[in-house]
Amino acid sequence: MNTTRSGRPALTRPDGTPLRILVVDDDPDLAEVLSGALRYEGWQVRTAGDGASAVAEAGELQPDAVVLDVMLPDTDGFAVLRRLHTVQPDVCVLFLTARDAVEDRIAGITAGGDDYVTKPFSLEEVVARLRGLLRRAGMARLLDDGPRLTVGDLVMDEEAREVTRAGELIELSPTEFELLRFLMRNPRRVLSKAQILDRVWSYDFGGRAHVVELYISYLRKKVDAGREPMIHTVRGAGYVLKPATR
Amino acid sequence: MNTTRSGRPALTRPDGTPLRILVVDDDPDLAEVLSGALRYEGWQVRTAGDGASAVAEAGELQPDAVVLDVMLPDTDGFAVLRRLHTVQPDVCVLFLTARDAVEDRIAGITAGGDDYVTKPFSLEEVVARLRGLLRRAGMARLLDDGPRLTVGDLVMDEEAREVTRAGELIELSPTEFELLRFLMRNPRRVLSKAQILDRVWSYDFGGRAHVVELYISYLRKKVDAGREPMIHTVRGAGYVLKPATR
DNA sequence: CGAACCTCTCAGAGCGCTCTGAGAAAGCGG
DNA sequence: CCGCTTTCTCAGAGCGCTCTGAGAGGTTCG
Repeated sequence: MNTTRSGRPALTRPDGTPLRILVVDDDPDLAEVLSGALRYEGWQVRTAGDGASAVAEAGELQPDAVVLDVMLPDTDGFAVLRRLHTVQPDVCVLFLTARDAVEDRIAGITAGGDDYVTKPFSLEEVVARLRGLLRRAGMARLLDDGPRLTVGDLVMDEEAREVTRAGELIELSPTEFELLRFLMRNPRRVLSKAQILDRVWSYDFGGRAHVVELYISYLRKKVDAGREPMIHTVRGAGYVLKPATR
Repeated sequence: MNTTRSGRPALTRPDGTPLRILVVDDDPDLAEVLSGALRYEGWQVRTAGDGASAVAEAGELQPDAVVLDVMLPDTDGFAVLRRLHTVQPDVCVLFLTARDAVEDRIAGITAGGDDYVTKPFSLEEVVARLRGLLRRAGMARLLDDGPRLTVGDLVMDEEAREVTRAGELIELSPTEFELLRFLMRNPRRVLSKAQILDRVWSYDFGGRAHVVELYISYLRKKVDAGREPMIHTVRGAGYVLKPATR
């Protein structure tokens, strides 16, 4: 059985082979970063730079999901979507789109069960959305973990975006939620500020690691408030989330 | 079965052949030191001096991991990364980068599960990171030792950066941790102060062996405190870590 | 026995890491 | 347009880490 970074079994297809994802973006750097993150999940990834090769690749690879930039040099997203569905009818699609384009026409897409993420995005967000899509597409029973993340008495319901500790509801801002999700997906593992920055913040974020420290301190106030601390600083290395050892 | 310095079986590929590593750096001296340290692990190493020959070498060698200086004379890190992935899709990459360049362009690289080390680095750090990468890349079951190092009742969890003796948690500073890791990777073997200095401290460290003595004394206070001593001085030779013989 | 050397400990300076608090900028809704 | 939330910046306090230097004890060897 193949495994992912956390030692968990990877999310696989019915026959045990890894899930296949096609990444379509005309920016090669971005495509590289994306496919790196998806490979890290234990998935098999291929990339394409335009609509035409995307459709060609899809026909060959028969991917379970496609990550698709709507702004492509040759065609627009909808045309590609249509042609993808003729090649692979049950494929899931996660659209990448500029913020201001959202209102336009993407709205009708989620109706089909597909989803979208606005640029600039964070890698954790893309991975989370993709997992959501695949889960809803009927791969649920193959998932190693449910839609719930649990570390000690800390529980996160990703779909409901609800977090509780010892049964008590904790309210989090979007960034706080994303940061905590990353920590909870990597419990007992020291994560460097650079790693956190790369995964939780958007890829074009210019700011420095100081933001991470700040948001860690926010999380502590809400998650650890008055309780046995779960978020620990490892000087010179990063941060780690561990079940409280009482 | 081939073995390493410590008499342990080497970390090998599925077919039993040694792991293959490609070192890419335009400084031949540094590349030599690095490949020496990696060969010492029982791995098969080749070197390249620029991006173009790196890609060529990778295509031929089909390495399991690449140690890659980001500042190369001909191309930038991302481009090499992309081309490496087309030649060898599941290759792990450990980037070498200057400290101030970290924030800039490394962003997104660790996202893929790859990792980086800032110059100047210590050889133990490079080896440790490389082992971490390879382990996470699915070589886990091939590893002779788990992510845990054990000597007597002394246990180190490298990922969580946690050390316990007889179940009791021991808190260590980064340098103390690195030094203890080196000792634990070489139990029952006398290590000279020069060896320790070369491995644990950065290659450009100007200081003298006195620092080693100092840090050994710190370690003793924390690891041996009140217990049967495990860290022993061998006068005129160095230090040795042994399980307590009670 | 005395000198030279090795080893360990202690005290302290410098410095970088970590966190806090205040507040500015941006987005959103009323 | 105003107020609220979210996000980010900035400055600074505190403290732990790292290394240096001095000196004491132990060992070796002449």
